[in-house]
Amino acid sequence: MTEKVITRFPPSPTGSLHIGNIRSLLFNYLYTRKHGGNIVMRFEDTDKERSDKVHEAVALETLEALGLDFDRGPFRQSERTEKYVSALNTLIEKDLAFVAEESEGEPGKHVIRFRNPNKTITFHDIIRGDITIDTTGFGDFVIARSEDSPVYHLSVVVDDIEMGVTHVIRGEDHITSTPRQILLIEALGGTVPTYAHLPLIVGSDKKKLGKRHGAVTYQEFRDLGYVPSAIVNYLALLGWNPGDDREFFTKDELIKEFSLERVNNSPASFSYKKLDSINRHHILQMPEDEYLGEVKKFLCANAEGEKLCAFVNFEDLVKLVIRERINKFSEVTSMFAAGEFDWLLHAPEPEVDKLLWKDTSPENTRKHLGHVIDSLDKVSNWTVDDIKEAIWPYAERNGRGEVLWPMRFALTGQEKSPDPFTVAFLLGKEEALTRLQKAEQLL
RNA sequence: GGCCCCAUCGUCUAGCGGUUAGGACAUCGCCCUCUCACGGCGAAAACCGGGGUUCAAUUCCCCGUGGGGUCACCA
Repeated sequence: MTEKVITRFPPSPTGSLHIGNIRSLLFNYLYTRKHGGNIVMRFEDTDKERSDKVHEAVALETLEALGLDFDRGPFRQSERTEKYVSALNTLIEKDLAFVAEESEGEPGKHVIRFRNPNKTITFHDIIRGDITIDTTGFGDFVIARSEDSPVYHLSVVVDDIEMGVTHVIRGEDHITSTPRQILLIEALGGTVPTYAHLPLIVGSDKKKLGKRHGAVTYQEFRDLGYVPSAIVNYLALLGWNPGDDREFFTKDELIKEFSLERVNNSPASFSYKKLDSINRHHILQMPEDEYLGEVKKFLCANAEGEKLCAFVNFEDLVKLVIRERINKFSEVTSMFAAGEFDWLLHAPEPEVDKLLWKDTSPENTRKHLGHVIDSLDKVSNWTVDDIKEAIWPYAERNGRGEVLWPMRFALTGQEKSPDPFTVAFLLGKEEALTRLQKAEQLL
């Protein structure tokens, strides 16, 4: 009960840290922080061929960005070989392992095999209860490619024992290999940790989440405009829930609420739609300047975008027309590409018949536009509120659609846009009046 | 195929013997509204099948079916 919780972050730098790994790390993190324990960061790079330092850097960047800090490490298994060798020698001395003559491919090479006692192992899993597996089928499995090249199962076990790991929280794809590791722990005289095997995250096709399903690494999600807090929030909900209807959590709230007992045990499929909705919530919570900075990053990326960003009322544009409309920041790029901001940069060439609201006559429309022009001309304080105040009573009297539609269409030339008051405000008084007069003359 | 894990709306899930089976995302409808978006309201939508146990099963047990995982000198 008073035992200090020690867990680990054990990515293998043989590929990108993907969302499934990140979720496992997150659950380790939440559990450990909740119980005031320590997290050991450890790169499992015993496969020299496939390990790459690039992946280590990406993994560290991901943890940093998501705020998943650890307490010890990062260690590298490739730098701890002597510990595994010593364990290996101990096992061989005790005749719990042996040098086997055969080795695939190269004749004359040896491998080290574990002398499997061929017994049935039962271990308790916090999430699934007792799991019993007969290890006979594993045979005398290989624990080292050679005297100085241990294989995953050995190095993990040696490290977990030495680092005092108390809780192993990982994906359920490791269930089957758990008995193998327990066998080794017993042979080495270590204490078997507590296990918790998390349900896998699958794609919409129920298969293990991978590239073909879309974004899978933190960096990909970041580039799409998802924020770290939303990713953490959403990932926590994949397999865990607080037991009530709450869905929005900060990292600290998650630490407070989290428990492995409430992790469910069936695979969860990743929903980009749901992530969008969570992300929307989180970006709405962002401080304004931070929000502006993010939009700028996405919107001002190219020459045309830069022009828009140089627009006098950039901040107002974001606050008034963008903030409520996006789920993720990359959407401002698509909005821009779809021409939704064209009216800001280019005066429209409005088609006459589209200026008319329903069956309103050109004469009446011209009259309304004339009135709008006169009213706006008198507005001295050019704010959305004052503009609306100048137009609204007249629109109410004469039919909102008959007045507002031609006004908005004259200003934007688009059937869909923000409301005419906001549009007029963003264009500035002079430009707005110019466009309205131009439309009036068309009628 | 052997072994292991899993099974509630399309999706994420609540439920831990007795509920009108609840919420969220998505979908659809209505309202708001000059359009779009936002917002509000509402609708449709699920217990894989068969046996037990029980006064009573979505819930407990067994079998089947389905899905997934794992069977490396990868982790």
